[in-house]
Amino acid sequence: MRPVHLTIEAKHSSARAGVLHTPHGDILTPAFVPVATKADIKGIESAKFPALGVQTLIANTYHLYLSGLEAVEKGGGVAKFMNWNGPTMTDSGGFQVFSLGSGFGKKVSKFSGEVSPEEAVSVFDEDLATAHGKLAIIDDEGVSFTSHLDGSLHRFTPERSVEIQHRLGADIFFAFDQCTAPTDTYEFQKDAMERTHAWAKRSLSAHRQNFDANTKQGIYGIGQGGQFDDLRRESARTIGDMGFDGFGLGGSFSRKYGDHSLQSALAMLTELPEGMPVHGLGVGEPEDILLGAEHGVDTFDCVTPTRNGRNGGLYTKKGKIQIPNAEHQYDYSPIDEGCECPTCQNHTRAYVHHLFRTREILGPILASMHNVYFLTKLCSDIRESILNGQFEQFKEGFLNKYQG
RNA sequence: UCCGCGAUAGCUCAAUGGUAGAGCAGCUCCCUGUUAAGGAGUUGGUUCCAGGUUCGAGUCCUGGUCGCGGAG
Repeated sequence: MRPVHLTIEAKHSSARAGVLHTPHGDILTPAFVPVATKADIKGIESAKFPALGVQTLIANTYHLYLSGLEAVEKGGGVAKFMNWNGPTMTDSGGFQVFSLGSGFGKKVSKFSGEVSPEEAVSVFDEDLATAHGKLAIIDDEGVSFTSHLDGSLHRFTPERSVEIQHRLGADIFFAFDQCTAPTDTYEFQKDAMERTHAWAKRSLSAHRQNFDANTKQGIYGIGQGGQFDDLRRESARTIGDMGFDGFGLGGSFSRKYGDHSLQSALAMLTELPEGMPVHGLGVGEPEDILLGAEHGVDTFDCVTPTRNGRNGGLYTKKGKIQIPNAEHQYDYSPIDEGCECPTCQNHTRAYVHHLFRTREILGPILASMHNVYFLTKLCSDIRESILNGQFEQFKEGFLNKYQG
């Protein structure tokens, strides 16, 4: 039996409730996976996780490689280092290498070492560019990139990413992929997808060759294809047949690119082997989690609860609110009526509003805790509804209030 | 009491005699595999008061008021 595998408990059309077994414990699915980029869910220490419904988290290879890798490794891996005794995941760094690069052309070098900075590729989102002079150059072997911290030059290959993820020691980790933007052309998406497939094969091979790691960690392959359904399906079939322990929906699902990219990614699920665990990378708005779960996504990671929380955006069953806004100054009710998170159990909107106005660090912390709980609760509610055969009713009821 | 300096948006301050602006605050919005306690937009004015000079005054003149220094 592989160290990571899924037991499906109930299905409701394509939606499913299950148990994702890992060496550090079971994850009840669907589950929300908070992002812990640098080995912390920003603002929230591990002792708080149980009260927030956190079952697992996902740390990042790119960030920890650039700072802290040795300390994490000597500290016993991401989980032990954080003093967290549950399951963990790491992302491959593929997304970061591309999203943080700033070579913003659309050309890809076919040959290692033969590309000038002018021809350099970046592939992601110009909004994320900074004037720091960063660079990501793709070739078929891997990616050369500069650190966003000090500008130093680094190189990731699939084998290198896997090696680092072995050292980080998470229960579940991801193959190194080439992430694209939903706005990229068909030709570009196809090229990136094929490269991602080749890198997936190498990532998987590098993992299976490490006997020790192979018994302790599961590896997920990532499918790409952008907004093109035929590429998505081809990618799912290809990755799904390689023998990975799970499958990740790759891409970027921000609404600013329209709503087709997630739909298109979800079209991949019908092509996968029955029972293969599926993770939605960067899928985190409530509507998108519901949509993903409906199509059979088991786990979701996203920065939304912590990033929004830090910046004053809080989820409620009646939609998102901006807690710093004046309307909450004298509102002594909880953030979300009926919420059982530590923030709502102990504090008022007026108090959290005050903390944001005075720029106290406790404000973002309380807000992040509430948001994380909101999404883990959403997932556990989805799970219950699937087990009870009531998914459709739950979804409709939730959206009616949330979008009302 | 005298001398000097000052008074412009909620705050701190700009503006050759020629359409009164900025930063912060305020208000609102944004964030989807975190370079993010981040980013964007935007509302605010009898320019202390009363006169005068001027085609035209925040700006020059006169007189007040208030504040801050100094002298006594």
